[in-house]
Amino acid sequence: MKKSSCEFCENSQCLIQKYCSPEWIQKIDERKYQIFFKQNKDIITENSPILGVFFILSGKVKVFSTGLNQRQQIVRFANPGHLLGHRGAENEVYPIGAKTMDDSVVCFVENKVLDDLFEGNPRFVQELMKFYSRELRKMEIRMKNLGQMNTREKISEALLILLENFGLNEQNCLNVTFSRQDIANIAGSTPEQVMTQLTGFEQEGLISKAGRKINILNPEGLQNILSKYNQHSIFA
Amino acid sequence: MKKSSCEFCENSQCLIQKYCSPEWIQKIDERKYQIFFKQNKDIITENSPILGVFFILSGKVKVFSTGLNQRQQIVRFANPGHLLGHRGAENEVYPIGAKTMDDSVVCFVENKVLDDLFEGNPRFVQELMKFYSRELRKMEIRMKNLGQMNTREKISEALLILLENFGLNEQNCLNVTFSRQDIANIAGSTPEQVMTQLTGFEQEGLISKAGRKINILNPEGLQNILSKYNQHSIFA
DNA sequence: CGTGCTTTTGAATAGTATCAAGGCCGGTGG
DNA sequence: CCACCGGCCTTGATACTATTCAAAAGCACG
Repeated sequence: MKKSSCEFCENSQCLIQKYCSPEWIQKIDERKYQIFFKQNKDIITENSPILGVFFILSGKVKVFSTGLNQRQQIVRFANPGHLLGHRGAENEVYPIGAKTMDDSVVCFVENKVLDDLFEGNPRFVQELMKFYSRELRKMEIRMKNLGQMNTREKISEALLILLENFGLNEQNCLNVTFSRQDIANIAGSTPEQVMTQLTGFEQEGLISKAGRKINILNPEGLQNILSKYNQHSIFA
Repeated sequence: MKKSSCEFCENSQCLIQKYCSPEWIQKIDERKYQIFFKQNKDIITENSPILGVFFILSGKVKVFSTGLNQRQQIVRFANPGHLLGHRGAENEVYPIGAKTMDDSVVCFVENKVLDDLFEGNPRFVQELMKFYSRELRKMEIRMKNLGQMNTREKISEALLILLENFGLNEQNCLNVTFSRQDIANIAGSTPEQVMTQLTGFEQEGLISKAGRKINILNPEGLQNILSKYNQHSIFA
């Protein structure tokens, strides 16, 4: 695939395009790697050395951390305009893994290029800082939720996260098919519990399901399950 | 209390002192607020409007998020050199609360001063970005742990977090006295469970306790409890 | 030397994970 | 096109873990 220029990038949310000066965009064009990943491919492998940062041009990516018995905790989703990894020190490794959930295009910028970028584009650094700071706040809230919520609440939240990140099609069906295991990996629970809770939600008329497809009929109802908590938004 | 200059600040870890130019340090001196908080006072109240960022000069601060039934989740500790809050947009509120655990001195910098700082000190912004990005990684790992660990493991981790943040005195006793409730608030559990697990650890010779005082006898033993997990460090 | 808080312990209860088995579906190869 | 196979979904039974509730004991403070 031919490498496209950041200048004419289809993704108007990319921090490079938005906050780097024209002369720098050209330099990045020369030095970036643009990589195409098919669905379900690893962009970042846990514990591999940090060489730079990945900017997501298109597609959908899940970011996870592997724990006991290879069980994965999905910590967040990264969409176009978001980024993966960070400027790492020597010999540092990625503490998380990242896998595409759709065919995706990702731009990779090496550490040393990043350093130059930082020097020349203060506005870009500011926005990068805000990105991390926003994500940090979301993580802090998610952390409280995982620590305090019961399974029903955590799984309701997982559905809302999917809803927020992937949206619904015309039939109110989630624009993504996740296995029960995946949903459990968001909520911090088990596939069986996901099943039990989904069945419960269905009986309450909050959702309906057909195989793996899940229709969200009443998002407010799901939100109400969480309303006891002092909720701050975990969304963008 | 007389406001001290950043130039001669006793805290050599402060990002302002380390990464702002001399002329800017003077400007900050004029425009910052230096506030003394006694132990157990609120620096940030949850849901109050974001007016700026707090830089911790000295003391110890816990950062928490309040959930169901006023139950608190301690999401992290902030020590000298760390910062609280972030550059917020209009009408944004703090999603977390922060409370001193010791007598503490904190420097407050308003949003509009921060903006000027950002413009004039690219290196400062870079370091701020790295701070948030480091904290984000720690939160992602903590999140997995809270989602996957059982109570025994979570409470062992809580002790290690206290150990890392506050250290031991000569008698191997934690340099901080936390109530069972507080420990439960770190681990995402209940005071009763904390009790049960602490008693267990004591019988295994990992710790000993005298009232609220906890002696860590075998940190490696506590670490071993967590070793089944692909552990990345949640510490600095 | 009370008073009120936290700690400590145990018992009862509820919640959750684990295990096992059958059914459904999609894909593959005959 | 059909039969087979493997994986995931689904459900229920079981065992375990954790929370809740209650009550006594210890401690700090006035």
